[in-house]
Amino acid sequence: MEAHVERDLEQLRARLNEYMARHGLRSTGQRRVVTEMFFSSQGHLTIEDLLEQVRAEEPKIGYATVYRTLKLLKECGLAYERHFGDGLSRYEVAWADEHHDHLICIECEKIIEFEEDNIENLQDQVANKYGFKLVRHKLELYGICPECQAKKA
Amino acid sequence: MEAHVERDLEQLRARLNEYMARHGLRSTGQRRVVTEMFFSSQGHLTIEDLLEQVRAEEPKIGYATVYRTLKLLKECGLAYERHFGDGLSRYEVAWADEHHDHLICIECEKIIEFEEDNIENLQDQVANKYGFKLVRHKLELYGICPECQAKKA
DNA sequence: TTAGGTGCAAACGTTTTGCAACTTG
DNA sequence: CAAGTTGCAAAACGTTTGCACCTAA
Repeated sequence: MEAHVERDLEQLRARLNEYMARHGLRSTGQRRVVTEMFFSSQGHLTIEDLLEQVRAEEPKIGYATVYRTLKLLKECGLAYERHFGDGLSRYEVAWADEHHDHLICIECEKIIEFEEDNIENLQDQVANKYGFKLVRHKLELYGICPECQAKKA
Repeated sequence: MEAHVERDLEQLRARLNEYMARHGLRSTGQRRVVTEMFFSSQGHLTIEDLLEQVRAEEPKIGYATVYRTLKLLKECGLAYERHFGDGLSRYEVAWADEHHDHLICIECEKIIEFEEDNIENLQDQVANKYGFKLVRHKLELYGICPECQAKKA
């Protein structure tokens, strides 16, 4: 388990380094702090979340750097940007072989990740039917979680 | 066919009027122009799109009125607000019995609507599995349409 | 008559950008 | 040293709001 997690992290670093080398980009202290913090994060961080964590280590880092670094990570496919309807962008690590969807509680904002291969298969079928070459998808289920249902009853 | 379209339109108007009456809201000239324009629109309009159309008939209408009217339509469930990742909100008429998803070309921005009951069933199953009461969902497939594939080849 | 609606412009919150100073390779 | 990067503050963006005036009921 641990070994698996470690290997993936190394792969993220490798993919980032490769991308930066290929584009003549530089490895600065700030960039390293932001990317490492992000890679070791869990769930769906806002820019605020990440900036807060990053400043604990490197207090002078500004919004712009975090935005610019996440833009870079999006470009090399290592971060997903998500919008769950509250006007904030949230970022999530794009682990190599992972493709999960989201179940979101509209009362308490809890986010659960799930994977459902049958849905993915049907999505492929739909794309095929229209002749589309599928690149990515977004599936979000909004509802009320068990806890919030209990609270209301 | 025509009759069917007509009936639905009447239903939209009726639902809106009922909602407005119930909340003590008034039927103004501007509101009528915006709602009628919207109801007769197709696809996924931005505020800009709608404002442009509306101003052809009533040149003095401002952004605020269009935003406020669409907010009203969202509240009574007659409009869906969608975000396809370009930072713009798009609005779509919520016909009574319709629940389709979207297939989006990332090259030419073409949007195709589809309905797939099997996917919906699986979504219900997933929600059940986690004890969620499902309220709504969002499924978007992003890919390259046949035309754009041909262009590149 | 009065609660609600409008248009304008200013405010808002998030994200992007121009720029001078500073690093990295 | 040249080209990329940073932090700051200002700008930009879509959207919302405060307010004085207007209008439907």
